[in-house]
Amino acid sequence: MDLDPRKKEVLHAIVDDYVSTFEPVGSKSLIERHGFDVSSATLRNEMADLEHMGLLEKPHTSAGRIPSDKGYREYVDSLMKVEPLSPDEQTKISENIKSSVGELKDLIKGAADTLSQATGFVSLTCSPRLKKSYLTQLKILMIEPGKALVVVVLSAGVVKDKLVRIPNFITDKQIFDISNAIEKNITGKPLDEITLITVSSALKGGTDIPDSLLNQVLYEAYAAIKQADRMDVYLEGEHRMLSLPDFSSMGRATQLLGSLADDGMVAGYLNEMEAQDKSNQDSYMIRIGQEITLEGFDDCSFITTTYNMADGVQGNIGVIGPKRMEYSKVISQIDFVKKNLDEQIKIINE
Amino acid sequence: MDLDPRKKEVLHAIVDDYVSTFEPVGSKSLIERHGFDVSSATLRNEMADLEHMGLLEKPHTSAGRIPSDKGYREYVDSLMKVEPLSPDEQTKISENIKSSVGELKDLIKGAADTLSQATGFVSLTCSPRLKKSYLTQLKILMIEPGKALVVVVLSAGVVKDKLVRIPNFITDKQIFDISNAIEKNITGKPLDEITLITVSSALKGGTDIPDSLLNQVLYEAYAAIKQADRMDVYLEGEHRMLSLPDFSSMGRATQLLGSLADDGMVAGYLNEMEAQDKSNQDSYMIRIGQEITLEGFDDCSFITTTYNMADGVQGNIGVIGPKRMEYSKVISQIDFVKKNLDEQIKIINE
DNA sequence: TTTGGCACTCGATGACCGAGAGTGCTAATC
DNA sequence: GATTAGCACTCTCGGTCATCGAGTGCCAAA
Repeated sequence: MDLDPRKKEVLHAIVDDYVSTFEPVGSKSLIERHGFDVSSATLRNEMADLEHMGLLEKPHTSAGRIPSDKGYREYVDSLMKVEPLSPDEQTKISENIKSSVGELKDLIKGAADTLSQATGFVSLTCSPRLKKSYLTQLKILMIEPGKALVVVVLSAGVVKDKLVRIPNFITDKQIFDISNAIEKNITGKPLDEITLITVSSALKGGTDIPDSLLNQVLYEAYAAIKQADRMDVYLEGEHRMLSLPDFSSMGRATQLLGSLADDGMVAGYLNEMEAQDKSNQDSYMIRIGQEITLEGFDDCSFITTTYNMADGVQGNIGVIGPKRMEYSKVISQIDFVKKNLDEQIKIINE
Repeated sequence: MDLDPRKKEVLHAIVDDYVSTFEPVGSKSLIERHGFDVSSATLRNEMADLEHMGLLEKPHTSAGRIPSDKGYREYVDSLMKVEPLSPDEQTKISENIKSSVGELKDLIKGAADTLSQATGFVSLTCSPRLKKSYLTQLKILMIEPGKALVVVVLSAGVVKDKLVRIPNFITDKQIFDISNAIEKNITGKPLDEITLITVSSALKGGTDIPDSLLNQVLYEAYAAIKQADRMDVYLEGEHRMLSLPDFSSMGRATQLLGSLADDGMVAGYLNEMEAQDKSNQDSYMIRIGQEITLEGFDDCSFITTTYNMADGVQGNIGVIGPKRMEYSKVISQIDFVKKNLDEQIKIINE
């Protein structure tokens, strides 16, 4: 959208004001707070223009203007400037993330906590997409007769396991053999290329176990491998939304938290989004207000980016906040958290 | 507390009415709704008595009465009758729980979901307390140089694992030996009797690895064992509380969800409670309003019971709801869910 | 011990009013 | 042609006020 410079200034000022005060901004207060060199009447005209273009809205006749979704979009796309965080905030975030010790899962959870705390919004994380990573090890460990643990090790340094049932009388040795055979056959294969047939073909006639039993074990192993690929979405800090003036009416608050509670829905949406802007690898995905096609998020924005593990495997991290947010600040917060997370992941994986 | 029969009836009626209408109940409506054979004036006297005894409260001079915490307590302890669920609800719950397939964790989560849905409140589950269970297997699996997976198998049929770092140049064979030695030495020991010394003593001089390296491995193994004992609290359905009239004021809602968000706090409280009424094994723990010493739960009640795994290992399941709840109904809901959960756990463990 | 009656209390509801902030439009000005 | 001053108009918000109704406590009679 092509706006003349003054219109840009006006829109910028209105978004800034509205974001910080949560009150519709009128022509007069605009002059007061920003050093506009024209009269209020002129601004009124400009504002009327911006409204016609669909960038501003009026809650009612005699109130000031607020940005429309389209207005925010314009702001985000071409008006705002992202500035680095204050050193204070930087050290706070860094230390917070460093202090979350443990495995990858804990690290991601720690980053999510930190992000939610820093922004005051809901933070959102997706477990890494492992489709493209390949299998480096597969072990089946006998736990007790009839029960085994399948351990799947992936290229990205991720280890997953699943407790499975196996026929009662299969022995330790047999399991060991099966596990070796499978491993030998599918090591190095990307996860999404492994099918039940791939797994089964590993064993053709190589053992003395009846086919029907063998198939059961193979199926369980296959299921364990496939499960490693499951996408987990984790939301943190839902309660923080209640303190925002944007959701101070019970109705909105209830609806929002209800929608957030269904994290499967959010997960599905993210998946969809990812498919949509594939180009945007490694950059930001921003969805504002009605752009989000899920029910109940009209007053929200999603901002997500990716974090990186070894071998190009990526997950998502971001926030769900009110669309009336300081986009530039939130983006730099996410960015900083993401960088710290990337670093820590590298350290964990040596 | 010894009440004459009519006072009991009156208190019973008031609790019932207040729970279902959420409005202070007055003498007149009490006669209308319940077939009391006396005049409103008489009831007023009775109510005044009950108030003096601390069982009822007045929100303000010219309103009806509401039960005090003590009133609810009396109701729960000696007035209410727990009735079985309707067959409809029973099948609904049963099916819901049966449909949550997978490992123990998924099963518990499924039960929690079901319970929250059935009651409309927050459900609460605690992972089993494994202190008293003993170790049946310990395997250390080499993942790659410098990284190993410690798998701990406990008597209750629980399998836990932890990814640990080990010195880079320790070999497959060495790890195997170490793991065997530890396993041999501490199998059968209750979890809470295993100390770092127990673990270390297993290896005294039995290998060719320098002590300093060995100690690192042993420490990691020890940490993995100890981690198996971690108590996880899982809350589900927080958003449902927003729909209750009890928390329809933004302030209360915010406070409640804020408190609930700190699940560590809830976990600590439950632990404390468990220590307190040890006698009550297998029965109900009920805490009403101010009896709960945590901040932010003045208008809530906790009701929990235990679910059972093999070998006497138990976990907790229950709800956090408004203290203005249908106790008898909720208790039978919890009870039914618990029974179903117990059953499914048995099936999973064969 | 129970009851009818009565004065009193207090929150909820709705009408009303004025203040304040903002707008759109028009006509004059640069 | 863009800008500005001025003005009539609109709409929300907050406060006041009166009224209503449900409920209480207490007293005197049954």
